[in-house]
Amino acid sequence: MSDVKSDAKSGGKGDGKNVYKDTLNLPQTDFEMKAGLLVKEPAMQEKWRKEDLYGQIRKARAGGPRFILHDGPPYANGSIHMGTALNKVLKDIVIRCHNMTGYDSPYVPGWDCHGLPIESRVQTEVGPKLAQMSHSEIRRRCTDYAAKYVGLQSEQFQRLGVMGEFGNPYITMAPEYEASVLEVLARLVEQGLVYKQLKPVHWSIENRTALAEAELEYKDREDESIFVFFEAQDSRAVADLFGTPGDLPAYFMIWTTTPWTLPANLAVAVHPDIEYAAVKLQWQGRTIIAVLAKELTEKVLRAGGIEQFEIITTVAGKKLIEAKLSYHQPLVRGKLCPVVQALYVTLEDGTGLVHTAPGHGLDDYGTGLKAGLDIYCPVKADGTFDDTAPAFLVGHSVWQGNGLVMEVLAQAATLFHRQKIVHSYPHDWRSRGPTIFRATEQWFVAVDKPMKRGTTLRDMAMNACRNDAKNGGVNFVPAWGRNRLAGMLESRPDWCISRQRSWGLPIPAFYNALGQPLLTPASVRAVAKHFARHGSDSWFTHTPAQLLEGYDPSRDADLPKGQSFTVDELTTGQDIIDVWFESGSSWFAVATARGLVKQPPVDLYLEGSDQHRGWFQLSLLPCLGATGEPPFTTVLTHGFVVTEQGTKMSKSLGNVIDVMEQLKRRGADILRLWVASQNYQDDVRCSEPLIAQAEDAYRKIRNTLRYCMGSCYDFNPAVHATEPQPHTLDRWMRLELHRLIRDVRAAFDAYEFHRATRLMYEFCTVQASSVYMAAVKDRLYCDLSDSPRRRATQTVLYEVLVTLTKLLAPILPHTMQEAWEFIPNRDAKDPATVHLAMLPVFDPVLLGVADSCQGCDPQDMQFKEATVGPSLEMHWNDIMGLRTAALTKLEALRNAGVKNPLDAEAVFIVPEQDQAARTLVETFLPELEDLLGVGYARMEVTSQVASAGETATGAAAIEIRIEDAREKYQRCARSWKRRPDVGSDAEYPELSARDAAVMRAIKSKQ
RNA sequence: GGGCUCGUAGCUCAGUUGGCUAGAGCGUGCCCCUGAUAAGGGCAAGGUCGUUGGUUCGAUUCCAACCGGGCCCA
Repeated sequence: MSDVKSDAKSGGKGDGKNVYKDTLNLPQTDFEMKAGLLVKEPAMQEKWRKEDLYGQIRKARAGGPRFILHDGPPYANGSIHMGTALNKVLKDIVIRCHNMTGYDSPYVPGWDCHGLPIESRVQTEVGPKLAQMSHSEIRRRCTDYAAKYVGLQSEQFQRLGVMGEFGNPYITMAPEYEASVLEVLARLVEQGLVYKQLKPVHWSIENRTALAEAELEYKDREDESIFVFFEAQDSRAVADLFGTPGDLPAYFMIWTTTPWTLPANLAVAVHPDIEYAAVKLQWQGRTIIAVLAKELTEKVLRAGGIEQFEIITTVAGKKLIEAKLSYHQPLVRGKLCPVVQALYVTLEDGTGLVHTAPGHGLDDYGTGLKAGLDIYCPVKADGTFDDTAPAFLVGHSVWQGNGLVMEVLAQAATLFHRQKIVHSYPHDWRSRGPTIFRATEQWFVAVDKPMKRGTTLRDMAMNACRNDAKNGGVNFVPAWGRNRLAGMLESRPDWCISRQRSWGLPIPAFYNALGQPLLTPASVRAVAKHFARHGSDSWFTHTPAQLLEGYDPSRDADLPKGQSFTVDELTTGQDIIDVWFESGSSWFAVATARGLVKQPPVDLYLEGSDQHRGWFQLSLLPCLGATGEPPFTTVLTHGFVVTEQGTKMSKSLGNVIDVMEQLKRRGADILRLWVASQNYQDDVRCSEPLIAQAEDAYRKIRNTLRYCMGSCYDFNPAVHATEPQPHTLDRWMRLELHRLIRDVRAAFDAYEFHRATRLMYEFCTVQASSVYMAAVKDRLYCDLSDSPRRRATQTVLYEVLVTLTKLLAPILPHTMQEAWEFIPNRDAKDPATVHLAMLPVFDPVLLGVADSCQGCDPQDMQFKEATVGPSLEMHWNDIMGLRTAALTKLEALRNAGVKNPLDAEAVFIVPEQDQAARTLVETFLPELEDLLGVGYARMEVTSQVASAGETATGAAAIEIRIEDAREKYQRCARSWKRRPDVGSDAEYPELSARDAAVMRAIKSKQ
């Protein structure tokens, strides 16, 4: 038995050399399996740059319908990370898909250059010398820093294969960009949306500056916390509400850890749902009524040493608010303050009644705005009280103020209790000293103020979120983005657009000697004009007269009445604008200014889900304010890159996958395939093994293309294209290919790249590799090279090759370019690069026939001549079913000792009366033989009724037997198939009839 | 703590308007081929569909709560 095998290998010649091998048409191609991406990709990218491939595409698509994906600018700081890579690759795929669909779809990448992170890094680099440096000097260093990282990231993006106008990106620190931002600001000013008001900010006393959240360090600090009685203005009103004795004095009890803020107290806030108690107790020899949260009563009073007390009644905070109670400001004689509502009040600490100083806290500020309170702050920049503070505090620092305030309260017998507490408190990261909350003048964009065009910004934004693009609103992918953005817009306060830093675009406000601001559409535009020429650094080096060149306040009708401004007497403001306002103006500064669109909206914004709070929202607001239109038609979001376990990636945990390292190790196309295979609507898991999985998939795809090329080495579609016979595997393959085109195109259109990628990958794995290529090997290798059967298969393989190369080009631009160049005998009319080609289009007739035949009744199967055409396609489900069933039996035979399927014979047994089944097998028998990879397949007709008495017909009635053919037939020395016709040809007794005929034909040609 | 969101085999994903033993590919294991060979093929094992309740004749699919992850806030 063992010599059967060696016999086969030697082709029956016994000399160990197969003489027939040279007569086969084995695959030939120079498209190597070893991808060599690390070398090829950079070279290809360099070539694309030199040839200006991007420019070529622009030219080729000029005049086509526009599709504008407007790039959200990453921050020009540090190296890119996986999240950035994900974002940029997705954008690149979108752009490439559109360009390959006939759209004129340019891509202008951008960078956010201003802002605190860069300024802070520069400050750290400069060190103590900072104090001696001018604004201009600091800004110059920031410019250099930003430029450096723009350059670095630009290289990194291009290394990823991202294609776009990298030679002319948008940079938010560029003069013309800055001028555009001011133009947007001018339009908002024009709409009456920009105003100046006090707002509390984190303030460093040591450095006399406002601090951003990023500049704070939270450290434990010991403070004195105090419980204070605020005397009700009208104890009778309190009595009426609670049903307490009206002759007792009533007090609201509050708690604070910052006694120094009490001079600025303007309200007490309560929660509408918390129960408040009126408690009768003895205090310093008097009987009083204290009001505080019921749940905290015992704890608080015990802490203050009160054991005897009586809760008389309780009422909900809502009633307290409705009663419109007020109290005597404890430190300001004669001042009355209200009890107001706040939803942030909790029962965790304190008394349930919250001391509210709108000038000294953000929550308080919000409450103050709602309740119409002053934003009062009696503390100066140096941390001392100003003249508006109570006399005993004026000139003292806030830290001294703590003690002084407690002293005065104690004297007034309203200090119920004091105790030291340790709490987390913000400190200046530089001076390390504790910070305070201090109200300062800030610029705002109003969201609830009616504009000149009628509505408020909030209403417009809500409308944009509520409607889809057809109705003047915005589309969201995925759909929940709509809710998320709407939710944020619904509750957002006015937009504070000013910052007290150096590195940014100055807010072009001037002040007269009285400190009144000058900021009108015309003045802003004058400065914009100046910035466009000189850049915003000129704000610090030029005079107001120069900055405002061409502007005359006396002719500016927008200036407030009764205020006077003379250019020569103006001073410049020191605030810069929130960087979000800059990037939020890019729809104008880039999309409109560069002529990508005539006016907003652009087609697509595509960013991470964090940008609902950021760029999406802060582009929507200025654009609506300035133009009345949303900036985008569609907002598409992706999730975040997380670890394999689904948790956050962070440097400190050391679980970060480094983009550049992956690029250096595997190449861009691998990383791109990984990106494309992810369902980015959720968080995206990333790890070494997961990228390795993408690499495996890449190899499968590459090998599939390689086999197509190798098999078509002697094929020229212009000369050899041959229509496959109706019953052939080639027809099935073409059907599958067109299904693929249809589904992949649909997935591309829906931005579902992971679906497209999986479809193509599974197509390579299953339909192409496992089924088709394995089956057609015999005819490709052994048929006469010019036989119609072989040419038909090549025709389809070629179609597969070209189609896959195009469909994959947006995802694997480097590899598909390489593949494109290796496609044999490509049409001379084809573009030189796949990236100028159009995506393939499916044949609806082909698919229509296939689909309409799905699930049809086997009884209806017709094989009359008239229908031997498209209708044959409907039987492929049956044939593939037979294949699966047969393969299982083949496996059983293998386990029984017949290792090589070519040594097996497949027998399809059909009932005599079942014409449909008979015809099916007869028609497809040659294809079944190759589908199973067996040496020989035949049909047997049986008169026996189906075994279990079932009435199965058609394919269901077919029984399959797989048999050992080793004793039965000889093996063909050329095709290695065991079949009955081996030896039928006298000239070639060791060959099958087909192979003998082929050999004769080859010989006759020689 | 709040808003939004996700949770189906080790991994990536399918699962149509709730309905027959929940699918595919990869990976894994076993096997085959050596004329796709830094390739190719076959078979098999793997899931209490996050948990717990509820609605229903019936739920992975609808509802609620909870658990876990993520983004944004506080």
